Amino acid sequence: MINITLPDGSVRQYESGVTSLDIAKSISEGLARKVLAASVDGQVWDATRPISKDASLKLLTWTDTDGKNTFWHSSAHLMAEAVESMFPGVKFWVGPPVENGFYYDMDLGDRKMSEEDLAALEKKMNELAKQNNAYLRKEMPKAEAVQYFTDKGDEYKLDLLQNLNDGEITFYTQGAFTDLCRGPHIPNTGFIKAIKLMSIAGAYWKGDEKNKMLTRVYGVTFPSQKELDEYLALLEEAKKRDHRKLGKELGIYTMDDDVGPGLPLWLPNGTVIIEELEKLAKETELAAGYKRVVTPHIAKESMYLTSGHLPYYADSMFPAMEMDGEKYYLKAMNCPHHHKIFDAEPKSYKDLPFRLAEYGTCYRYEQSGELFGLMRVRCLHMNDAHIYCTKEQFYEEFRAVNEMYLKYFKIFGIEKYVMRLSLHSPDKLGKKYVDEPELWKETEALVRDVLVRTNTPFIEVQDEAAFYGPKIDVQIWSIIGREFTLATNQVDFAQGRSFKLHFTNQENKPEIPLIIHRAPLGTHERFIGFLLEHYAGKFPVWLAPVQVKVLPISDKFLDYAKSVSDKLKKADIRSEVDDRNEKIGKKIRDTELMKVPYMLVVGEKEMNEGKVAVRMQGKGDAGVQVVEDFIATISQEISERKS
RNA sequence: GCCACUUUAGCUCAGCUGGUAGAGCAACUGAUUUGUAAUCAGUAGGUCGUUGGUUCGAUUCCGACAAGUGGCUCCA
Repeated sequence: MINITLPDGSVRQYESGVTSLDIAKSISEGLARKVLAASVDGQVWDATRPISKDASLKLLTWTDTDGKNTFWHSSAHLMAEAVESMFPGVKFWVGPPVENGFYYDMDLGDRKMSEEDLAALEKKMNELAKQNNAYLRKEMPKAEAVQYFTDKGDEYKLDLLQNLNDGEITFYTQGAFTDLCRGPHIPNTGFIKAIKLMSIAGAYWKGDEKNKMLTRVYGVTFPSQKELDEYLALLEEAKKRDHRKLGKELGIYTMDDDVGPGLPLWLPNGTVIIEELEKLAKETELAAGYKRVVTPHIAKESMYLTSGHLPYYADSMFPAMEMDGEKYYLKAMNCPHHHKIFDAEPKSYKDLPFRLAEYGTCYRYEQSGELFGLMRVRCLHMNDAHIYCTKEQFYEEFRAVNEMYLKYFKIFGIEKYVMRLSLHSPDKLGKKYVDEPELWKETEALVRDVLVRTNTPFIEVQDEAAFYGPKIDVQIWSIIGREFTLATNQVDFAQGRSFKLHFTNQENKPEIPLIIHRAPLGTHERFIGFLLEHYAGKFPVWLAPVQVKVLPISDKFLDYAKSVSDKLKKADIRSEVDDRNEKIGKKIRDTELMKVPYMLVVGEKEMNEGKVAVRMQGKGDAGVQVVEDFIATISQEISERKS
């Protein structure tokens, strides 16, 4: 007999060789029907795998992440079985679970899979699932496994085997499909009740663009049709919040083929938001001791050779244009220009920290396949600044920048974010990174120190630093789950030297300043794209392109409506009158759809009493108010930047 | 840049197997003067992304290019 400890601490005795599924059955049949896998002494196992010694056990179901991942992993195998039946001879690479479902990478040889095939594959998968085929585990010695795949001519699985040793090689078979796989798997295919194959994509083998491109099929499965339907409905909802859709509907920005890919045109409504953000940034930066500057959009080749941009990042810059025998480049970053401003006049330690801020326009030649709405563009407006400071001042300056992030996050109600300490990769020194191993170590320690001392939670990621130094990237998620880097706070030990920047220290000696590059609000493009999704287009009043729409009941009250609107405008409130010859219901509907935060309905009563009937977007009628009172309330809301 | 798919009126989308296109909304005109999410009627609007080819004939079939979408790679 062996002792099995359950999560509640209770211990039960079973015969050695008992499976998790048996144990589940001994607890309740209902539970047994839901068990997908089990955590045995912390390791995820097949529910059907015999347990032969004392162990702690947690039964995993759909509601456990590991249970769900097992379910999707098994679904990937089911899909592979269907693919193999339709594309005999197909070779598989790996098929893991992902955040919302699973994929499998495969080499179809000369054949191509089209989206029409997906429907047929789904049908086949449903048939196979109904066969309730068990996922059977089999251990195999390495030599035998190598022989098996050599005979099959499967170079992909042979590649996987290279990193495996005897004792860790297992195969799983369900129905007609056998795969090298460490498992675990759900008990049988019958658990998979609802199947949707989402898309076909290309994916480089091992994620390396020099390798062959495999075919990747993404899918998602559920234990019931209802859950699949809910998931698909959720995706539909998410589409409505897509910044590209909202950006068009709300008149925020547009793209035009003649202007070029990745070059957004900001429409009047979007420009209002830009100006409000810049106002916020200017206020914040002024209070934090920054000085504002303005610099040209281009510079000569020589500056980018100095800065290191050309050797390290030429691929991301637009090609040079020639003028008067000189090469000029569009700037991809503002830093070199700022360095020149630092250098324009001699600096002493008394001038430091020296902080230069600019909402700089940059141009980056992003790969065509990378462009994505406002999130990845070729012309961007960066909330940029550079802080030149001494090593002694570094901690305080870097800390203050991080604090500024948090202040902004509060204003915008950004609660979910991760600070990523992005480090260099030593084997790429001189290629991707400036070749100064000691300085890398030193500055990475400086940045880590700030995070540790300020108790800021962070994760460390290798090989994501800037070419000139380590950085902290702030990863955020829009409400629809899209993840990206918003803010960045970087140390730069390299450009100070390459630009021969210096200040005179207290000993009257020249010293090279450390440089902090920071962009808490990222770029207008990415940030407004994020805000559109974050707020679902319902901007807080201070950011709303139109803050108040005055809606006269009929033409008779148009003059009064205009007088109300004029009063609002005098109080710096963005107000418009709906002067169309439409019924009030129509005016309200259209204004609601444009997500204008306040509507003021005015008719006979309001006109006679000098009042307005307030209606709040999404909330409906909010009662009648004297115009001046309304102005006072909304002005307060705007000045506080309430969200 | 790579793989797959998409591109029809300002917007959202129909258009079966080739015979030069249609709806709703928006726009314009008129009627209506309206009380909290769509008043009615009429008018106008498209070389069917661009460009080659096949064909008596191409929005429809094939190719190239461009832009977009989903991924991969990349992302200072």
